[in-house]
Amino acid sequence: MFRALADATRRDIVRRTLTEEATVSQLATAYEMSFAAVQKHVAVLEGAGLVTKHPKGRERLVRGNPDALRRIQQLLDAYEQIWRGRIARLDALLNEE
Amino acid sequence: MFRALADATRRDIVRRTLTEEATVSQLATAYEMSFAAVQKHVAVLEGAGLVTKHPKGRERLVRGNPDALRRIQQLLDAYEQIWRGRIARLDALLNEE
DNA sequence: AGAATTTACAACCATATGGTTGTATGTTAG
DNA sequence: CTAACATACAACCATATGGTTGTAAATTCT
Repeated sequence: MFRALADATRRDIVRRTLTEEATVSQLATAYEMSFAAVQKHVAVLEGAGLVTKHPKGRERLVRGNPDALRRIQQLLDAYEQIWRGRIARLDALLNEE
Repeated sequence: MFRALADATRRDIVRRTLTEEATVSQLATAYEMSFAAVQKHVAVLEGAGLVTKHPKGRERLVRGNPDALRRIQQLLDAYEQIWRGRIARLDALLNEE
């Protein structure tokens, strides 16, 4: 997921499709690159679970997935806890002295 | 920062140095790769602000930076808010009908 | 002073990534 | 039915990325 979010275009696609779903071609018009390039970005995001695609006739509605974002949040939260643990241990050490 | 966190070794270095600071060579012994490779990873993390280096004699103490993690948290939080906005708008639409 | 240690950095290599164009396939519109 | 459209995907290209080895500089140890 970090790898998928490492690209600015992809982050923007996530942001945009969180607000409201969009077809691949709608997304494609929004960026200064070919349709195929945007389509590949969407594929990467889908692979990482950051967006889902929902067929509707000949088009695919792309929808941002807030759950995936929350999973990253949780990972980062875990890191934060690790850090708090370090502080706690330093405190304990100081109190011993 | 996402790009820096996109590599598993680098995520592990962040995790490890959040717990307690370590020299570059201490880190290097922890991974199945050359010293130079680890040193480059640390440089990338430092460039992204995810760790800081503190000279101590001939060695450099590497320390994970919790503030950087919090900044990502905030970004993801903003995305979450965007999504909540969408839900709110959908609700408003339903209530109109 | 000289040897060993720790870091930095350059040069190089293989593969991944982000882009392109072209072609095929499924779906809607006339 | 045929034309147009939306998507998918392959092939290709330039650059980025993650790794290597080798060398140099700063610091510590004897």
